[in-house]
Amino acid sequence: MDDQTRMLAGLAGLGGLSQGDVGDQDSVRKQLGQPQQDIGDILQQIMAITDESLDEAQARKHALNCHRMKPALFSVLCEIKEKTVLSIRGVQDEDPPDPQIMRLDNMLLAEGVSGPEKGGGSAAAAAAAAAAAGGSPGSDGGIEHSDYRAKLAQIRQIYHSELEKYEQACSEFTNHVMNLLREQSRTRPISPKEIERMVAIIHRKFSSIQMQLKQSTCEAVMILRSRFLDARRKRRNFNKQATEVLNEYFYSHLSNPYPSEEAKEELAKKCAITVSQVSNWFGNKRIRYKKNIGKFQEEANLYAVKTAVDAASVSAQASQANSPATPNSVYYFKRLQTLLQLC
DNA sequence: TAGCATGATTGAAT
DNA sequence: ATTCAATCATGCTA
Repeated sequence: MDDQTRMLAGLAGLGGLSQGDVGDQDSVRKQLGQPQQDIGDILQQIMAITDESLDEAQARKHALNCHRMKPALFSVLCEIKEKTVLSIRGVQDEDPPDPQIMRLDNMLLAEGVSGPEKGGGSAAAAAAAAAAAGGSPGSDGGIEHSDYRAKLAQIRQIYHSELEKYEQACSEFTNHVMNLLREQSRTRPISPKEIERMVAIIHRKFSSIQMQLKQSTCEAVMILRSRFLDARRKRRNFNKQATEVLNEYFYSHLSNPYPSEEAKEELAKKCAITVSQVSNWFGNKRIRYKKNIGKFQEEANLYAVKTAVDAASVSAQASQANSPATPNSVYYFKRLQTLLQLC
């Protein structure tokens, strides 16, 4: 202990310590068990260093660096620093992962911007396109879809290159600071723990930059998506056969034109459209029919006749299969067909 | 090109 | 979650 005390006085005089490093005078006093007078002397010597010539200071610094007790002294000083200044600063050492950055990460992952190559993002986009794209699947949506994928890939590329730059800058800066601190640790007490803590602080600062990058990438994806959704508004009329199937169902269930989920699925299959398109169609049809029954009367008659013809056709075929058709049934069937043509 | 037709979207109501 | 009603945006046709 005596050795250390003596060295502290010498060290202070040599300018190897900053006032900050000596820091908490009470702690030092307690640690070293010296009267206040000694501390005063040390501080005076520190203050006096500015009056010394550069050569003198350098010489004394060199002498200090070569002192055999230097490592021991520095370790004591590091301990004091740990117990005082750093323990106050470094309370929130390992903070939990930021929820916002986690949200952004999840979104980027879901959109296929981050994460494994060509992952869920394009698949999700394809699913979205399939769910809401109009008309015949795979025909018109194809161009828009590939366009969307190309744009998403572009965003992905920019994101990754920026992320790489960020990581490079971060590690360069961290290395630089670490080297600096290691360098300084020769002349002032810096513990490895302190360096670690400094690295953590740097990473925290850099992560805010990373968050900005992630945020703007998310925004870009959202804009792209909204444009893509707008593009999907471009509708195509259903083909004639699909409209006929839907109308047939509608007019043959005019008293209750609300197809069940199963019926919707079957209609969707028959018309090669999605179930939600079937729902849309029935929603539109019901409201438009109700608003102007007169206008739809003709159409209603047409489909009523068509349904009758179909039914007659089925029954005629059935009776033909069982027994030879009666002249009457053939006559009515032909008349219905003529009527349908007139409509 | 105007005007109607039609599929999709949106917000409120149930 | 489904439906209604209003509305949008585009397609079709005279």
